[in-house]
Amino acid sequence: MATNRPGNDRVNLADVAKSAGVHVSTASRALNPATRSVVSDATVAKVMEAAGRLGYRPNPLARGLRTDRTFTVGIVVPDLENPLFPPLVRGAEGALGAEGYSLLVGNTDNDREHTAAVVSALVDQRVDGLILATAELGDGMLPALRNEGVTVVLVNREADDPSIPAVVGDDDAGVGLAVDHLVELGHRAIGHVAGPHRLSTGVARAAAFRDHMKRHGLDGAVVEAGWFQMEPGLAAATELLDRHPGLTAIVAANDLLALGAYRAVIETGRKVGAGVSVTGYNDMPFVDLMMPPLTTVRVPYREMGAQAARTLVAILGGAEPPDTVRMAPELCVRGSTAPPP
Amino acid sequence: MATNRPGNDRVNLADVAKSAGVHVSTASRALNPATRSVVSDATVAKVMEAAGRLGYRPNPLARGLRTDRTFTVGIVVPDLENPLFPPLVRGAEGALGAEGYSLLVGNTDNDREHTAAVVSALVDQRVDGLILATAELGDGMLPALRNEGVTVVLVNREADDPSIPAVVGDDDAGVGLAVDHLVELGHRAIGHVAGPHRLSTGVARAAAFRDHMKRHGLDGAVVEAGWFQMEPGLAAATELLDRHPGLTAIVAANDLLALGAYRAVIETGRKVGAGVSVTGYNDMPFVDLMMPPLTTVRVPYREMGAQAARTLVAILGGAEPPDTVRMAPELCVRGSTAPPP
DNA sequence: CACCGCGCTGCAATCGATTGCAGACACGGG
DNA sequence: CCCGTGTCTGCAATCGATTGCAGCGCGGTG
Repeated sequence: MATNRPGNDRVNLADVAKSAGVHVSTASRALNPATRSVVSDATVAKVMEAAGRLGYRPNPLARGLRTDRTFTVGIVVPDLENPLFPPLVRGAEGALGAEGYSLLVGNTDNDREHTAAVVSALVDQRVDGLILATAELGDGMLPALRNEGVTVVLVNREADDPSIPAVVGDDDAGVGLAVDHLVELGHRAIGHVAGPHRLSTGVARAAAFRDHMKRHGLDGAVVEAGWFQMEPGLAAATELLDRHPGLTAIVAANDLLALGAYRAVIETGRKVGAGVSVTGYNDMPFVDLMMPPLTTVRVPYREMGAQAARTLVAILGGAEPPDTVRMAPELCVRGSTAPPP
Repeated sequence: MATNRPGNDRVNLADVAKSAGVHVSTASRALNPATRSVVSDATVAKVMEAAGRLGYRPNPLARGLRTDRTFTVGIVVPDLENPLFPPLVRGAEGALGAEGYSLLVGNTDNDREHTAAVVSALVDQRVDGLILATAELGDGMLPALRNEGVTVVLVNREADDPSIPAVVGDDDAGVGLAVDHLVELGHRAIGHVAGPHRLSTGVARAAAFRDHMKRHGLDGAVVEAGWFQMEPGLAAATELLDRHPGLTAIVAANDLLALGAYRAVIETGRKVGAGVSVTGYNDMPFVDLMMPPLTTVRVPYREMGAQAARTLVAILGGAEPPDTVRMAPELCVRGSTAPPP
């Protein structure tokens, strides 16, 4: 009645070696592409055949113990339920899987203490590297990680220390796309519902808005929303429309703010699109199902995740850490923008 | 110019033992709660002090190599970008972290071959267990996993083999909540936009709809949508309203189908809520921002993920696999339902 | 013919923690 | 005074793969 452990019958390198009639070290070298060249072709063939026949799978624990590599990387996100992050994780998972790596995920709930706990759990698991998408990492966690010899790549965020590689969306270009689109449609009186100045994206997009308006010789009004949510967006857009009744278009720093702007426009008795044009940012799921469907800037989050993963793997492979990579966004033109009335 | 490896200075058990003046085996026993009792209190104190002082973190690779446990579990989902799954993953991650486990994620793109590859990558990584949320696992993958000695828990899905534990939402109860709510509001002519009969949720919710209608002594019309998307929902709801012009309410098998029903209702010149009531299923993000906000059944995906994780850990700890766990859904009443005109 | 070199394979140490077994020591009873 | 018993600690094997080093045999060269 002893518990049966089917796992015991796993074949190990010794089984393969015995079956091929060689020593385990020879088998190891034959199976490892990097050392294969020192083994004779005939022996390689024998070993490969035996490995295939027995269904040999190397034990990553034993390998890792010896080589100090786990072929595992961790990704840390603030909140998986925020639709921003799943594409990031998915992109990273896909790219890593293709390189033979597995992905551990950690969710921090935007809590500093929790973040530290999650990161150290990952480090304790001996991940080869870390992809960090958390907005704030207090207490110089980055230098500490560097001291521990952990390779880090940031995504959707940059560090004060520019030597840490990062993959981010190009906010300046994205806002430029929105502004250009509106100007092309004939809009001149354009306002901006900005994100909170506490967050770097809030600041960056507001600055980009002013710059691009100036480039067109225009002057744009800006009102800051307290948070990247619909209600603050409604409030900010209402204020914007109160102060500048002649506005014909609103560039929102975020899709949720744009939906807030929808409400504000409707409450002033005008229509979104035909009356006041509105653009968002991020192309969240379902914004194409709104009425009208939202014109917005799509940030290639999935590609950013994949790019961050590839960068990390390259560095682990000995490549030089690259500078910050800025991924080009794309404008999704839908029903919420139209020529001014 | 040799590369500096700060990782080399990691303290290991030998360092702790030396610093505490005991043998490594004694240190090991002192640090392991399960074996601690065989070591004298004084020695335990010495070892713990040394471990704390040196910042000792056990090497999970060495431990795992010896004990054949990695304290790692894998979760396999079809598509992380489907808003259903992030809460599942997040719930699992949270519950596992609390138990000292880490979570590896795999994304299958609903592709059978890819699924097999992802699962075997996870098994090769020697995960202690697997949480599977993939709808279809062809080719008796489940029995194969069992043979390999991998512990599996299903989530959001049941197996033909009832001995495999599963955590699912209670579709029957959920549809019951929607029907009861509508009947209570005074509706009698209620139709159902069903999901595809290929998928178990499609079948289950349609059956539940008929049962609950019958319980109220009513007879409900059902039209099947070809896929859980908005367009098929629009088509099915249009057909439903054509065939039964007297309908005052629609129960959709899914939020996207409900949004399709919105369009169908509007196209017949009526209003959602005041004219025809509509309910959804899942409470996806942003359906509360629709116009009108969607009344829908919330499935506790996060709790389901957490429950699956806890179940898995319990089984790994030697507990008996439980029967299928059905989690109770909850009705979110919003603007899309109202008394019939 | 002897020696050298080279290509290939085997030996054994190693990574770091766990654990069965046995030794050391103290204490109490016969 | 000796021995049994029980408590604690140390020894060494072990998990499975990697890798520096040594050895073997063969062929070529002086």
